[in-house]
Amino acid sequence: MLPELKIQQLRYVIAVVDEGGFNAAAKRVFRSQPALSMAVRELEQRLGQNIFERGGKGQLTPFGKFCLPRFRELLGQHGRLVKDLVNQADGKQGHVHIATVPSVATRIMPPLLAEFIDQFPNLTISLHDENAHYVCQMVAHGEVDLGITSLWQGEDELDYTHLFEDKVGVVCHRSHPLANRSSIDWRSLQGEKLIRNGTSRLLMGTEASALVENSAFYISNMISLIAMLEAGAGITTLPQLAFPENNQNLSFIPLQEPDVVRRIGLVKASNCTLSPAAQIMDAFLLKSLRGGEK
Amino acid sequence: MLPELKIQQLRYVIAVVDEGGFNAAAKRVFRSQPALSMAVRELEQRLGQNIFERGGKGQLTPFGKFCLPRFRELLGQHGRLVKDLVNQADGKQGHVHIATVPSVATRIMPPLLAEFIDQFPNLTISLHDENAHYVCQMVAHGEVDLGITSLWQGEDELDYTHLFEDKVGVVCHRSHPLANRSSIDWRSLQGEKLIRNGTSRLLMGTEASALVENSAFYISNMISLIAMLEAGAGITTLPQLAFPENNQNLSFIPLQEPDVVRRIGLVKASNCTLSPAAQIMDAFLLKSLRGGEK
DNA sequence: ATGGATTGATAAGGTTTCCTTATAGGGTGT
DNA sequence: ACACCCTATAAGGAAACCTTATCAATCCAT
Repeated sequence: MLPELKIQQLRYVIAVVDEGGFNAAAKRVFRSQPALSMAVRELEQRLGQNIFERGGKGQLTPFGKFCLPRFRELLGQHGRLVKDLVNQADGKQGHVHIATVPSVATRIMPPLLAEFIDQFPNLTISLHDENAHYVCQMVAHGEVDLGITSLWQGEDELDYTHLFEDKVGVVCHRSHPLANRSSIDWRSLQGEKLIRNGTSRLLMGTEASALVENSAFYISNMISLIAMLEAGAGITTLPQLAFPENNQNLSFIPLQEPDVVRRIGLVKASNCTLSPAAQIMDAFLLKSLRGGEK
Repeated sequence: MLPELKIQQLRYVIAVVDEGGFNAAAKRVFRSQPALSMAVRELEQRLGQNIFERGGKGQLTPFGKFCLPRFRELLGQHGRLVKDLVNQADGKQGHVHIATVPSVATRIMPPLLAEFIDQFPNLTISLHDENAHYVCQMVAHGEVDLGITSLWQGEDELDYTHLFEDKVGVVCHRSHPLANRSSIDWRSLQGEKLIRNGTSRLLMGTEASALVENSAFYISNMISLIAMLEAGAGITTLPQLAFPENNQNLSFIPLQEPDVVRRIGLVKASNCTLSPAAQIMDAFLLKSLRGGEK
């Protein structure tokens, strides 16, 4: 019922006005002159009023004068929109939401993101740190584009790409009898006062699971956990990355038996396309973290 | 180089989102489902990013979510523009500029325009009154759409449609010896003190031209002219329409010999299309004034 | 699980739209 | 009047667009 203005018709009209005639305009838009004549005429018929005076060299009718600024405006809006979309599509602009477990967020991401924003200065980033379970949830629910974490369990709607492994070890006060061992066996820990934390589930299903099951303490907050250890109130297990490497009072001793690792990978929602900016981040993270088992 | 968003493609995308799938959307836009699939795919290829998840029922990708509100916005702007243009083209909205000589402006236009704005309440009007020469100029220069006036001279770029004739007569004080005559001959005026005015040129080229040529006074302002006549300072000639009909002190006596008339007509710029609103006014004025020799 | 129904993708063919070349018509200026 | 420049028109062809028919995947219910 209502006519449709085609972008190209508007462009033709503008060209005729700007160039002062159909012939000149035709050259500018790389079309033949009759193409413009017919396109414009078709537009005029649709609107029910002539835009150009018949026989004049691109002279506008009053109605044409009314139309022109509005055509220009719509063309401008169209052009800006196209530019925006293309920028977004090409990853020249955009925003990436990332979620990681805290250890990755503090130990791995800072230099990496610094390099990223250097390479892609027009992309902006949000970094959330949450525990592994919640990171997976955020990815699954679309709250973030990418997660770097270990899998919570075989989450079906997630797409996991392995990046590196993070060896689990025992953390204790440097004055603890075990502190100077270069490696350790789970059996040596029997009788120790083990404080569980969010990563303790990694030991479940291994020979050492009994240790965890018999532990009475659970502390989720890393700061509190460190404080407890520094106070000599017990020992815990942590992936190496989660161990605060500059801490003077605590020691990290790799677990030899069982050899437990936390598998850290890049997680995306499966069956779900990443935003263009996230695609770029995805590629960047894979390139940066795949080989370099930091 | 830059892709072009076609209005229809955007409509398809919106329909798919709103209806939650390609099939339902196809029904809504009265197209086959493959038509939408292909159109959307073509748009996606142009932008270089998918808008819909492959295999999902109209699920948007992150990029699609970015696009959607912008598509809606452009579509809205397009729709509003079309509505505006069509309203303007159909004369459902618009503005008409009219110029007339003062006599027409005061005696003819008021009831006419009242009727017009009653019939076309969404059209607005500007009414200028100027002397016949300037009215013609304004029309010729496009400052107004229509003029109602006598022609100044055979103006070439003007298109004249005759409306009615306005008989010229002598105006004098009611106490003047000529005042009670029912008609008058130019010879009776010899020796009278004739005050010329803007309309006196109508007598040029007639037998009475000598009268005008020998007149020493010229007053352009109608109010001043009337005051002079009321003071009995002389007589003048005026078209009947310019004679203030309710004036108690002055008399109007038609000139019999020569029988001079002022031809009043509707004037437009030739080779120039009227604005839609002006076209309506044009038709209205012709219908109202053509037969009725008011 | 298996069969039917539904949804989107793909292929082939037809229609419409759009564009091009060639040509006619209408002004303008010499 | 003639040449020139501009736009309008006509006819044929290319491209875009849409349709029907069919296929692959998914979902639902039995």
